[in-house]
Amino acid sequence: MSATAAEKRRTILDAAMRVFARQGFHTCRVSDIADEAGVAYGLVYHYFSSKEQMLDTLFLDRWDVMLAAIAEVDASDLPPREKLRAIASFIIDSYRHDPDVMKVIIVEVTRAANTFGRTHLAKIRDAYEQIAAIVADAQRSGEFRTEITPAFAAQAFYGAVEQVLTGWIFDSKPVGEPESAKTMIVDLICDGLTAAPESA
Amino acid sequence: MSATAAEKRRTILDAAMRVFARQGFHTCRVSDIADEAGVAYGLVYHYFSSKEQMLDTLFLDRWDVMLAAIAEVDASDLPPREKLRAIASFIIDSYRHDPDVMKVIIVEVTRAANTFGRTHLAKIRDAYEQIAAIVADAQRSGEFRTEITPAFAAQAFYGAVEQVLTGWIFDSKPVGEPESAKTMIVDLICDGLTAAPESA
Amino acid sequence: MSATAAEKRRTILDAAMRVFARQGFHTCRVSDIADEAGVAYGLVYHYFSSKEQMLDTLFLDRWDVMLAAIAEVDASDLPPREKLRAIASFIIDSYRHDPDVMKVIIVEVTRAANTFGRTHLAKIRDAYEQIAAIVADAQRSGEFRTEITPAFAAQAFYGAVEQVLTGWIFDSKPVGEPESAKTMIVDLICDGLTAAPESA
Amino acid sequence: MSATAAEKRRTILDAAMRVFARQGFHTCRVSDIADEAGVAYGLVYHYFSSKEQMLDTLFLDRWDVMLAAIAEVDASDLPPREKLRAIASFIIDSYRHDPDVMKVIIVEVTRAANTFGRTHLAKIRDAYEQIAAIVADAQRSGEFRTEITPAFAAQAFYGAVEQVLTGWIFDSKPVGEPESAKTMIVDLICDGLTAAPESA
DNA sequence: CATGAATGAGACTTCATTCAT
DNA sequence: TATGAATGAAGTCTCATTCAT
Repeated sequence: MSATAAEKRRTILDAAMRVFARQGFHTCRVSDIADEAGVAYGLVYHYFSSKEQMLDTLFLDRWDVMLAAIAEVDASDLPPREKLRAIASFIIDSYRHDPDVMKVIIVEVTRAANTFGRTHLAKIRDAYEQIAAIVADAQRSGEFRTEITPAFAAQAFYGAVEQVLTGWIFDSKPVGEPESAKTMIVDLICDGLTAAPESA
Repeated sequence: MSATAAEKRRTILDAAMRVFARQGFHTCRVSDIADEAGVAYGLVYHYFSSKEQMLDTLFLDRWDVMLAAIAEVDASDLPPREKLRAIASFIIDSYRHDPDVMKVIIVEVTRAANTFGRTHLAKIRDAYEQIAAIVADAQRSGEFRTEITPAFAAQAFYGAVEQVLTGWIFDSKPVGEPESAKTMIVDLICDGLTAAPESA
Repeated sequence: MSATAAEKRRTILDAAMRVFARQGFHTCRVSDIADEAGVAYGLVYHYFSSKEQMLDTLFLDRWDVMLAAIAEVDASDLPPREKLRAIASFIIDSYRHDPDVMKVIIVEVTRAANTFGRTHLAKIRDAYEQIAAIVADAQRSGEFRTEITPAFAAQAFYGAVEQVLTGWIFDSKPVGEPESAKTMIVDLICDGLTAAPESA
Repeated sequence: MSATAAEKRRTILDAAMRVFARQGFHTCRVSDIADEAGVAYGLVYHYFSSKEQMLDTLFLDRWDVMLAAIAEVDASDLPPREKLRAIASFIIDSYRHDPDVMKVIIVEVTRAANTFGRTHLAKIRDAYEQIAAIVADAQRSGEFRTEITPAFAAQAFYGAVEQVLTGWIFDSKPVGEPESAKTMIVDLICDGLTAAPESA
């Protein structure tokens, strides 16, 4: 009972993910992917038109899931702080559940904006904009202050989350305390570092 | 009166910087650099042992300047908020003054930690640690609260700054409001997004 | 019905042999080999990991055949003089049958011990030692005298044979009298140049 | 008090000799020679027109000395066996006195007949022919037997001597017993390996 | 679907030689 | 004489992609 076409394609894509994560997109060879997948060299090209297309697929599939998750959060009636927390949670949990895809997405696409990031800039911005929308809503309702523009806040928020993941990815330390990371991100972004003045 | 050796080296390094910024490290050829510098192919290898060494040099030269600047800020007796502002200012002004180097450093080294960043991870961490030290000091003095660890705060702060630069780099929009960006970063990191509760 | 992989590999190796023989290892380019074989450049690297590996293969394949032949002679119960003759015959006949390989082996490996010979020194010494063993046996049986050490005799014998081949290789004269060469080598090594004293 | 031009030239040539001996002609760079000589890169080209010319000079200077020595031996009225011994002595002593030149000559010229040997083939043959002349004389006088042609005898004799040096050069063993090597060569070539039949 | 041999355009790097000073 | 920067032609090896079976 052999695998279906869709399964074979998936096998190859998963192999590509692991190889990209391990060796990096530029440094790996298509043959590494074929070897990892346990298929013949040429079969990779039966399912994908190029090495690049595999990366694109990996990115788009996952990013769309994330955009959907953010959209759902956005549409909910949680308070804005909880919305931000939900988004941070989703991203961090994605990494915990499947570190290789997230590593590839962040290292090879999101943070490599000179090459593939260029192609996917619009998609990447979609995420920022959805986050910015949350901030803008909160500003309108008076829950967030207006000195910081929504776009800026979104960038900083996403930047902080990505930086945390990047630390996990490159420090080769075990993921420390994902739950406390979520809390700290939201605390920091919402309340800042400054100690509350002592109330009388 | 022709250029001295040091000047020629500088010419080539500057050309490399422009080419890396324009085409990306992986995508450019050494001959592009030679052409940009207006020198013969081989001369590049007279001054640098490899394409990679040029990137390393570019990164290290500038990063060391930045580390020194942060150290100086650190040693000053500014209040912590002003220290963070000074650091953000330094980085943002570096970009305004010399966008190409910063672009190269961020895109090809700092954000590409899978390849070159690996080599320079220690240097990159130096910066985080110095920033973390500022936060730790402020926590000891009671000016910053202790719920957020210094390391985390440093990551988030640096991540936010880098994200802002990244936005400028890739949106190909003219740098909007650098001064307001500085203010927003510090405001956000220090005070958070949440509106101050109405005082009675 | 196209060639099998093994045949293609052989085609390339044979082409390398001819090119090395004609142009010399250092002087030829890999593209010369590809052209000679009538294959695309890259295919050479599909079958061999480097230009050097082709030379190694050429040498080892043939040298092992020679070592086996010497071992067989060694194990036979021919008188020592006939053993030396058999070895000289084998080498000389190898050259007659396939001058290009022998040329390559002698010129590029055996006599070029500063570069590739270094790698193959042990293999080359194996041959000397097997020949020395023949001499040592003959000394033990009293057929050869003991004033000349076996190692020295082996070197001189092999040196003489190689010198003869070298003469053929470089004088670009047709191989004169292979049979008489065999006889002269053995005569010289066994009986020397000196005229027999007139018997009374 | 600076060196004369001739001395500078000599300095460079000696450096070339050491570098060729150590690294091999193909593997060394002209800059290695300049470094070894302690002179500027360009100065090498002031005294020599090419890297190859240095090797040629090294070879020709020494080879001419050797040809002269052989000629002198040839012209003497020593018995033929002593003439051969004198030649072997001269070559072996040359190596003892100055192993680097001999190493270069043998490894890079004499035994590398596909490249430089080609150029110097005539010079190299001169030596063979002078040795052959000795043999021919001895045959005419009845001291050597005529079954082995002079040319062949010369080749074998020179081949044996060179092989001995080659052993010293590549085995990186200390030169064992030069005097006994001389004796063994002459013994072998003149009397052969075969034990004398027991005289009654 | 599957295989893996075949293709060939590049890219980096080396280094002998030249030349301006 | 002396210096060492400058030149640029090669050459090796890589690898994404194609294609015949």
